Amino acid sequence: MEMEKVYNPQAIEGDLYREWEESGAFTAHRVEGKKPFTIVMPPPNITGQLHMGHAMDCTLQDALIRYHRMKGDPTLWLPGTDHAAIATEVKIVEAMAKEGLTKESLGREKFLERAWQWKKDYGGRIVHQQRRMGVSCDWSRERFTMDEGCSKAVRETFCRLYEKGLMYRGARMVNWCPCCQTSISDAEVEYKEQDSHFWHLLYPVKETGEMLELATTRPETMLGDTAVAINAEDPRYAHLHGCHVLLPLIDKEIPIVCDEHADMTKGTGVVKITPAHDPNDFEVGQRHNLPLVRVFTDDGHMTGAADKAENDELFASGKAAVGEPTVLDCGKYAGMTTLEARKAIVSDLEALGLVKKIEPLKHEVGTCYRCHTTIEPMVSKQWFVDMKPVTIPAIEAVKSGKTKFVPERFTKNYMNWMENIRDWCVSRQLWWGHRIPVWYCDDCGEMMVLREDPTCCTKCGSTHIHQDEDVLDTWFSSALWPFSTLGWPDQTEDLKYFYPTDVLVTGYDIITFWVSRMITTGVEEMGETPFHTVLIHGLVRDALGRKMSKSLGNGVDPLEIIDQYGADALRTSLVMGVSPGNDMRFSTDKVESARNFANKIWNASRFVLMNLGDTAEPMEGKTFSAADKWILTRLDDTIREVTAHFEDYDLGLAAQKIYDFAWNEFCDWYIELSKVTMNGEDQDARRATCAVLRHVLISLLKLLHPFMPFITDAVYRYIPDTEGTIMLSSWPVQDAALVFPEAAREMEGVMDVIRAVRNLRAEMNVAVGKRAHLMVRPKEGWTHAMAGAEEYLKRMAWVSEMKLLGDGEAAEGKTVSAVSEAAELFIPLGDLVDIDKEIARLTKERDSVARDIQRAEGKLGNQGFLAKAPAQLVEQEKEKLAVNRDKLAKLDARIDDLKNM
RNA sequence: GGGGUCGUAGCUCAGCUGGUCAGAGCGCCACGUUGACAUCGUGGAGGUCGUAGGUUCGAGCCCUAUCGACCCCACCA
Repeated sequence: MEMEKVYNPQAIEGDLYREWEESGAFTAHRVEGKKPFTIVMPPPNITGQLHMGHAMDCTLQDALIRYHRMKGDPTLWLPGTDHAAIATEVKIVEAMAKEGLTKESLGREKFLERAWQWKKDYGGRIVHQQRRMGVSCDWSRERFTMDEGCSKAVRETFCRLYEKGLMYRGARMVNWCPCCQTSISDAEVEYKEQDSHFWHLLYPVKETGEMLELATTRPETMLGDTAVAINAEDPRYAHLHGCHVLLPLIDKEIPIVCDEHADMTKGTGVVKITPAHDPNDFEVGQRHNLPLVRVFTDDGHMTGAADKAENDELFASGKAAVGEPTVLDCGKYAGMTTLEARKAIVSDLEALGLVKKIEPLKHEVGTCYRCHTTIEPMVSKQWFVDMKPVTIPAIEAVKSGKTKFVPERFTKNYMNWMENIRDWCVSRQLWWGHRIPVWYCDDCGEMMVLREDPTCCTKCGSTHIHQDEDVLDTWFSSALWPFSTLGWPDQTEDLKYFYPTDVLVTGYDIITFWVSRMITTGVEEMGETPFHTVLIHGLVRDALGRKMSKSLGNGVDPLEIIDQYGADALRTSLVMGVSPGNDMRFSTDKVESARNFANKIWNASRFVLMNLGDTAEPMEGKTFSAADKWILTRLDDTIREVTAHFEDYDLGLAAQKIYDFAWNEFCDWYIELSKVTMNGEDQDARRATCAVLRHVLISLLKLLHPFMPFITDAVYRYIPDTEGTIMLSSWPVQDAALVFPEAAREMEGVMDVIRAVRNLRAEMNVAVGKRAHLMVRPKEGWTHAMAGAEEYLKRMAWVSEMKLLGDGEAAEGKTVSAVSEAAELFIPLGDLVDIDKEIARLTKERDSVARDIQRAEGKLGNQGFLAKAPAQLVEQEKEKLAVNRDKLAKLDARIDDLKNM
């Protein structure tokens, strides 16, 4: 089959991927006695579609996976998707709203049916998109965080934590989203600066009648105040210890308490305490045994009589325990939103003259990371994980180096989070997620935490039982991902063989959410950290450096890019030259240049294949040309460098090296040089070069395959005597028999001469097509190399005829000249040469060489340098000096000659 | 308040444990239809590596300070 002149990715990608997948090439196999290489894919949310972040994420993973597969490791890349509890539920509710439906109107069961349908639709879509990227993961092992196995793992973990006393239920302060109507974890709160005010309020002291001034940013919470705090050391208020204030508007008597939370240096030193609606106040409340009074409903309105009645009933029935908040009937404010209540309360207080002043203030307000609604801190009954005990071994795992972050600096992020860990609120008031495996007996009040669904109360046998309404935080199941996906809690063969996995690839933005929790649960449940390396990458930003987001509308759809430029080009543009952990800007310019690179590879391959015909010339028994030896040596260097970069996870540099080798050395130099032999008469030499062209091309394609899987495999199949797919071929290794340092050095010298001639011609404005005579006077030791360079010079530097001059032999006629490392060059240009101009040009070069000499002499004249610098470096410097001195002498002589003409 | 990142050619960025590191891509200028490739080739211009000190024989690369852009965590009655 003939190769097209221009590489067309659309023509091959789809078929190639299908073939890979159907052939089972992605499937992992356990090979006893061989150490596997395993990556568990961070599961994308089923909410949306693939974005550039995913594209980068899976490109990095796929590159690592393909590299290891070619190295011969039993390789597993396990894919999957995440149910993304709150994110998905929000989407589904939005979609339902368009049909005029609500969760409540639908009911839990019907809602979940919809959710599963959603999963089917969108989960499938994202997986299709990943395939377009060329990911070589083992689809036969694909998992979902809510599939049977993962759910079992979740339940097991919950029960174990409970049994160890690390999972508890308690009334605690949570971040409440009135819009999503659920609690969210601290990590899910986004702080945003907002314009607001400081309201300075006056509370009358009952005993003394004086007015206590205090400031608040949330006056609407005042009805829930159950104390006012002052600092015990504060002399201003020493006389108020043990006194009370009358809470304005409702004339409720509340105590003045002394607490360290009241900071004498801030404001008036007086703080109102609303234990039910502020985290700090909650703490104060605990210390002073203050009642908790709720004034907000779950959906962000002021509580009223009905709410109070409902709450009272709970207490009466004994279902609400001591320590839970009571509810206030806010009277005229009942039913208002918190913002409406703020206005109303402030204006009523103003009417009473109880607002001393209002000052403007910018402050950070917590918002929900999903819907961006302002978070209301609220006391509510939730399930928490006691994190401190499980965190200690997880910190140790990183400290001891069992898990390393790449780049290392992200270790600090991890440590900072872990060392200041707080209890993790894991219950969510949602329907989509893993239901909390806890049942309550309606008759005896027994609480049951169970691995299997019960039919009756385990204590009293009553069948009047109900399950906890809440589900678990989505990160709870994510935390188990590295082993739940391998079959845990069952001791499966996969689990035994592939756990612990090797590398986790993810963005720095979820180190706290996810990475820390995987390490924690991995160490806790499996006794072993889930991966030895965490490879952190940055965010993909838009061309202007902004985060890609829906609201900005600056997101780029990876699929559109693939349609236009091909998956290989997209992948390459996302990794090449990108340094680990740093954000990158995405631009179509980059994709375009990657696309051009693909085309370059395609055409270089075409050239090779046109010359090979149908024969696969072997490397054995050949006599290689100087150029052959040079490219083989350079290939060896490149294999070493690229492999080293893969081992260091520095994929950006690995890709860059391959690019440079392919384009600058293989295409620009070797292919051009090879034309000399390919068009020559010497059949042996021709066969040798054919062998080298084929060998280097194959090696290059292999090195490139992890980044550009499609084009490399497509081309590989055209090459005579290759079998199967390149993805299952072997990674190139260095071969001492194919390294020729001396020959390579000579070739570099010749290349330098070629550059010098091109340079001369360009400066003299000699048209490329116009051939020129060349006289070459080799320097000492270069005669042999230069004598063999004639054909190269003819082809590469448009020389018509080359004449070798002996040592000291003068060039005839008017010439322009140059001095390179290997030789002096003269090109006769007849009367075209302006002698003064030529002198000026040479003088400029001479001065530059003189500067180099000066620098080298300075260095070598420095005792410190001679004494402390490595000997090799000193030697190198001396050589360089000698070469330059020679060059300077030649230039001076030449300038003299010209002046005498 | 604690921690971190970035500031290198017009633009986007690479530069490994300090010693050919002053680089690449894009852009720009000049020339070019040499049968792999114009998604190309050849040549060229452009930077005292934010600023000021310091360590060192030697510093984009280490230290200190400073300016500028940004991120994370904690907190702000």
